[in-house]
Amino acid sequence: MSPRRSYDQYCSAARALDLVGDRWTLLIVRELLAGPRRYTDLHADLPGVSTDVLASRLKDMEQAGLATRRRLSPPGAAFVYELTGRGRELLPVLQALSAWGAPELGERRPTDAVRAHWFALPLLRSLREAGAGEALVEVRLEEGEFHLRVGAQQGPVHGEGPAPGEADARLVMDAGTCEALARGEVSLADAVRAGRVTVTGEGTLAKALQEA
Amino acid sequence: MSPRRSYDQYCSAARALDLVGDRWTLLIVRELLAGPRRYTDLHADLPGVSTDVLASRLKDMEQAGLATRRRLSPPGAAFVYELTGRGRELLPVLQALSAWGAPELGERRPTDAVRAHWFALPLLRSLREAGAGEALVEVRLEEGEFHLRVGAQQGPVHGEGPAPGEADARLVMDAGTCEALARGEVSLADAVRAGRVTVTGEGTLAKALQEA
DNA sequence: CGGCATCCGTGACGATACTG
DNA sequence: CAGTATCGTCACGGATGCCG
Repeated sequence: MSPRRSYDQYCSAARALDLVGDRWTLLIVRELLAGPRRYTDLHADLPGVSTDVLASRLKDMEQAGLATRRRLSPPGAAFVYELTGRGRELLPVLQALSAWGAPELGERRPTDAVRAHWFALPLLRSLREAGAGEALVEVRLEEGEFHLRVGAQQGPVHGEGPAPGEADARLVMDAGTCEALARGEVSLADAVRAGRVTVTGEGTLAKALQEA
Repeated sequence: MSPRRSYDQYCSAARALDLVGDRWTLLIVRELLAGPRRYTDLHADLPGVSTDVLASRLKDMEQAGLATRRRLSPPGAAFVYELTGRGRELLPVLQALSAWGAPELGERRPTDAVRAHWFALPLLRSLREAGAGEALVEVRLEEGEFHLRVGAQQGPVHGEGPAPGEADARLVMDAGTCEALARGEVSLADAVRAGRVTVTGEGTLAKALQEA
């Protein structure tokens, strides 16, 4: 438990970086945007992080009030880590980073790891630009299925598997299309028009996307 | 020249952090938002950074296309570092970090360094929330004077000294008021109403702020 | 004097092994 | 499963030196 290193600058950006500027911290937040996660799952979806660094960051984030550690009720009484409200407020930071980093994605490198839910932030942006307000959207990729809560003010931003309940829209696309959306090369409307994204559902969002 | 360490994840946020996630990098960007700066000036306004790390980061940023190194025309033919367009696009990232970090500011700690222009990002936010569109604003603090280009699409976001040309508004306030604005405790409109900020100028922005 | 490069001590990081 | 322990390596911060 080191006396955490600080920039010691009376500047709000520097203060933010004091808390989330360490290596891996913002990527752990990215993972926790999917809701409560176990240590092992975090470790699996953060390839490259060492076990001690992950444990250390989680403790730091707990102390900083960004995350909490909670024991699930039995059976399966494992510990899960969950974002606090303050932690969830980092969503705009991750959105800004994700938007800025989109042009850097390029082609997938052989050394790159991929997870389906890493496309959640880019797709949130695509959906927002397509005019989606508050909506529950189901996404089906080859790598897996997940759902997005566009415009949700609290709770998980996305989650694994199909939507819990009636989705406002359901998107099916191939890997290349999803990557092109993530890189910002095409808009969601364009991809739908080109038949690269299949939209189903009865909600207003689904209708709007289909008629784009 | 190390083969820069990467997260090796096909995720736009991770790619962004590959480029700007290293210690000091985003604070260097914050400094360069003030326009071209010399190495020595950067070093003076980034207390705590070691000389080799600053030089190394500047090289990395040059290689990444975030900044350029340019020789000023004589006399005073020094080198200056300047953000590229791509580098300036990091403004939303810094704005998001600054907004998130505002509640963490608290009271000034004895170990905290301060520079007048570190209040530029918080004040930009205050001005945006007060309804300012594109405007040139002059700010006078006890620690120094600087000017802001609210809503500017290119060029420096702020600069030292009085505004070059006719300012749309001029704000004078004391240190405590500026810090309260930065912490997000009060809105600019409230501060003006309370007489803690003096607004002068003839432009529509000045009128709007005075009548708030 | 501005603009770094070099050296050095300390701490953070990454990989692996191990434990309750 | 959920971490802790150990260890080699590298990055960081501070000081100093060099060179135009």
